[in-house]
Amino acid sequence: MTVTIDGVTTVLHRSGPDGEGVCVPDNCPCDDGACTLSKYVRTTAESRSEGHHTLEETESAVATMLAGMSVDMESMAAVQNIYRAANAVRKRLESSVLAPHDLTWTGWVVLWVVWIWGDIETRHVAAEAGISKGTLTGVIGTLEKRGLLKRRTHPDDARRVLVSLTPKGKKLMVVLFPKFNEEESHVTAALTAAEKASLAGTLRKVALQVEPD
Amino acid sequence: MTVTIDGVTTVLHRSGPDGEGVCVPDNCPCDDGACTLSKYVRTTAESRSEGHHTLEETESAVATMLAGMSVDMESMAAVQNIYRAANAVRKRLESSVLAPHDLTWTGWVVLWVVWIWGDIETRHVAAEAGISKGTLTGVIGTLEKRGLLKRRTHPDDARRVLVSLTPKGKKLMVVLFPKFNEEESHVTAALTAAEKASLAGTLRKVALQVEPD
DNA sequence: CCCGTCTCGTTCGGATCCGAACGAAACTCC
DNA sequence: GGAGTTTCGTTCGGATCCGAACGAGACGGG
Repeated sequence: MTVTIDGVTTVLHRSGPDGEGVCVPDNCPCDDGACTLSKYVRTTAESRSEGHHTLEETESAVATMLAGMSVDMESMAAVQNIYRAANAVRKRLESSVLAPHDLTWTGWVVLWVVWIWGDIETRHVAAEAGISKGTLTGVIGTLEKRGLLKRRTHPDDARRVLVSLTPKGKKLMVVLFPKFNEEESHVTAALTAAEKASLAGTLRKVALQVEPD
Repeated sequence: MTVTIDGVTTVLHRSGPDGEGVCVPDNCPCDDGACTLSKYVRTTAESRSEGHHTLEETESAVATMLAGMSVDMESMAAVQNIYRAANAVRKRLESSVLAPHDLTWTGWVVLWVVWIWGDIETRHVAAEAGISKGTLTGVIGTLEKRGLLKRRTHPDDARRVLVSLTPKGKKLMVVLFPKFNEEESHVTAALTAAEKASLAGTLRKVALQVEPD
């Protein structure tokens, strides 16, 4: 059975051990005992409604139930935790270190990249910061308006723009970096040095898998 | 020496082994051989301008140089890699799985939360998805307009709003979840099963440190 | 020298993201 | 029953985020 939604066609199949039978989307989660996807969805809802630790119990229960099946629980747990930790860390660093200086996360990242590189082309800043060129134009506009950095046309190529920190911007970075780094220590305080190193190495593997240097 | 920027005051100090002397923000990076912050900034710029692996060399060089000093390189590496990996993974999953269905990352997260919980209050969706109530109002508006979920006033408390998936929304989730999960496998393909488990566990520690359940 | 192609940054429209403020609803106390 | 307080979701203004399209600039070939 195939299903087409928004012009995209997908072949559906019951994610049971024998692979037979057909999932009926409108019935998910359904009462078919052999349908492991429905089992998974139902178990997740049950563990959540009890207000327990969200991801830990969900992952454990579903991992046992779907072992060997088509749902890759280990990868799912890894990805969900990457996203969850990144979200939590960003919010903490934003609220405790950046917001008092009226800075956003991306504003900080852009300032950091420009601080490190000095006179740098905007296309490189966008690539380093991981944002689009269009977004960078807006962020640079905001930081420029704040008097933290300045832009100038490339002497050899009028299409290109170079940015650098103003004296005010440099001063701000010297003040903020130690504070930012101190909060980085706080958010990872629960980890041993070995865990931090292992974490960084493993995440580097993931990042390089997705976007090779 | 203290410096005040935007109403926030910070005490500056040279991050050298003896802790003496004063950093002059406008001169950073400066020529003072004992100033390790300037060393760090300069080394980072140098390694980058050569187009080598960005974070690996930077971290190694600076970790050696600043060992025992005030800059916490291990925590910094951990946090930067969390953010970088999360960014890369999100972009990949968005472009390869979600965009063909005209979904954003947060739209997906909200659909996922509502799919798992069934009839759920919007304040809980916002908390689960890690976004503000104001943002959720907009995202729900978009998904409602797409015909993927519907809202109704809480029968017992007119202040509250409940959301659930429409049949079209449920069908979409059944199609998308396997694809999303398959791509989760792809983005973590470079890791062993043990690394994935260790990664998830370590990140869970970080997330719980920042936002206890 | 001119034309075609490619690159760069900006603009555009739409989506997300936030905190603060607001109106409506619920609750508690007198 | 009314007043005061708290909670909920929405609205607001500003910032970010994207891909696509555009104008300007650079380059190569004829």
